[in-house]
Amino acid sequence: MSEKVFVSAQEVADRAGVSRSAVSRTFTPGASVSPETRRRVLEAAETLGYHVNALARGLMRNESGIVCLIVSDVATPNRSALLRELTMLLQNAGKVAMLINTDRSDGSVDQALRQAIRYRADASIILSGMPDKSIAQLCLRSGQRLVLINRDDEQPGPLRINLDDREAAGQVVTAFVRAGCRKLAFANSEAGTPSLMARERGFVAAANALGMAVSVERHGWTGYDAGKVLAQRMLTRPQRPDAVFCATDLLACGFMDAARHQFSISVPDQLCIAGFDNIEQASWSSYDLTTFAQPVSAMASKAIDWLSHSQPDNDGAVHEQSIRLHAELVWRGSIRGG
Amino acid sequence: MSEKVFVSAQEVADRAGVSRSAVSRTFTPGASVSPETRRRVLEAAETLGYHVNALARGLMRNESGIVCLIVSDVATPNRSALLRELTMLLQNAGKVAMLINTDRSDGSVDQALRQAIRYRADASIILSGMPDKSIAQLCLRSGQRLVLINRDDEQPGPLRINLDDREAAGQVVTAFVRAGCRKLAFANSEAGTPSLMARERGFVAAANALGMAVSVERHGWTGYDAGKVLAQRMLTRPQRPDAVFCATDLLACGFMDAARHQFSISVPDQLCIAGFDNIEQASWSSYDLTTFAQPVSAMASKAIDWLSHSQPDNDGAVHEQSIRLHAELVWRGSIRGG
DNA sequence: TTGTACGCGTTATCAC
DNA sequence: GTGATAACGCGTACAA
Repeated sequence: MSEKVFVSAQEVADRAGVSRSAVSRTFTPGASVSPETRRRVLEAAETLGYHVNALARGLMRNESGIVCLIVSDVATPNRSALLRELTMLLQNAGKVAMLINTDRSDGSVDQALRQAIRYRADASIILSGMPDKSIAQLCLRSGQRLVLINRDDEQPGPLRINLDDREAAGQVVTAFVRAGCRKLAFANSEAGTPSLMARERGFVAAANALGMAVSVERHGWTGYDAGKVLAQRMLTRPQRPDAVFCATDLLACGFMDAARHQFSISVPDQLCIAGFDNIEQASWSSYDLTTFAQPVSAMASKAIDWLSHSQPDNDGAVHEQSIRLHAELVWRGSIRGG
Repeated sequence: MSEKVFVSAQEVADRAGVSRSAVSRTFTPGASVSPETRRRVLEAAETLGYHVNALARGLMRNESGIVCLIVSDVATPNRSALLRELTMLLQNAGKVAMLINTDRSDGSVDQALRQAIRYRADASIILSGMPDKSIAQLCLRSGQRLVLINRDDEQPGPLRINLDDREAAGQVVTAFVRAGCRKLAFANSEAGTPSLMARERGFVAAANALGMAVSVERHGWTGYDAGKVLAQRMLTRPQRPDAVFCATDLLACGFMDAARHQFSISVPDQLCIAGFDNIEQASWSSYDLTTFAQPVSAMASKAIDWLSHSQPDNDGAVHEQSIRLHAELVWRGSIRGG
């Protein structure tokens, strides 16, 4: 029975012949310990295999060092890329990421947040689909910082990071028109996310401003398969579009594949396609998709910076802030001209 | 100054007119509380906004409920799919996932594990590239359960989950031969992961057993770009292969794209290709890749089950175990015949 | 069933 | 610079 697994600061202190406080100070950045004491403590800690108990530390400091990442569609190219950046930067900032997956049920965001609160997470970053109105309130009440990415909610308090979706959509109209396209279409999913809807509205508005109509179709979940279905619907119409803006690269890949392999339509000769996200697959030769790059690392660093530096004012609330980042157009071969 | 953010069990007890232990028992599954007390506690907790402090609970129980996911290449299709399954199952099991990204430096796995220990994680699941010999020891010493996925290390103690890579590779040789291919090739990265090397060795061995030589090439990181480069090298040789097994679907996609678009080689007519992983993109019409499915959800559930049910014996060590799962061949259009 | 008292491992405060 | 002591919020043995 080797029950005793973890070494405590007291044991290290005993072995080093110092007090428990000395041990604590040794492992607290910015505390003052004499070099000699420090050396002895570190030596004892090393031989005993001591590791600071972050649970106890968090309990004392009222600061766990945990940041909660609440995310749906984890396996999606865009999400996983964002996840990678966030975890990297969090680690560099000395924080640790707690990942909560909200894929299954839909009240699960609420459940997730509750979990985060139980672990006294210092902050939560939400890159999940559906909004819950009560979220911000729940977070604020728990003194938790909150970052909302790509959700243009009208929530007070947290930091909101969004892209210029509408402007981007406008650019696509211009590009399509330059390419000589006249029958514009927009392919969307039924997710109804703020950013997806912003792209749709921006595209339609810009086209209308030029006196052009847009046929809009929505279907299913925002993925490759939905893109195929959308193509099957939109390309069998009498008035077949000659240019389609897909709300997402995944939709665009599915759309393009269906157009080429099921309808033998040549892209971009007979049909121009644009996407959004600039996922890795968009650059693969089979797609060579013109799209907009989500500034993933900028988004992540804005979020982390805010978490690290923003100070709650004397009301205990943090200054609310909204950041809009630019999605840069990446020109590839799925639109004529360029 | 609304400094007091978190509600403690004591405050709930005061409001409900009971003792603090009654509150504790109410939130401890399997404790005995009278229905009336329970009701009053829950009501007080609700109105006050009480949430159990998991940090303090973990401190007491010597069981944090945290499971550490140590992973590299988070944004890779296969990894993110595994990540999705693991987080889902962990949450269902009442645990919470702590995500540690080991992409950057290389001693970072060690660093990550240390972080896990500081938070007193109950277990770590490693799906990261490079092995560190000292890992298992460090974990065991901390009484931490350890699961190694797709790393055929000779480490004692932990649970090891692997696939039948060699056998799968053998199947590919058979399929290639049936398709009439005679000049076999294997495309690999330089990662040198146990599973990648197992596929390579298995393929070469099976081919040799049939009296056929295999040209093997390795290059760069296990991704799409490396696949392209490999194609450029292998398809410009005088003895151009008529069948190539790529160690990974990403490599296969890159290889196929280069073959088609740069060399105008028709797949599968002039060149048969097989991959491994069955990432989502393998099923996309542009690739339609014959490959092996990683039984992602089976792998995840084996891991989680073991974490939940395996009991440390009276030495404090858990029974070590090695699980081999079957990678099922998914027939698609990149190999002739079928 | 309920309440009291103690301990978990740490840090902050305060004398020295 | 150092050491004693009091918290932090919770689980639980024990007595009632």
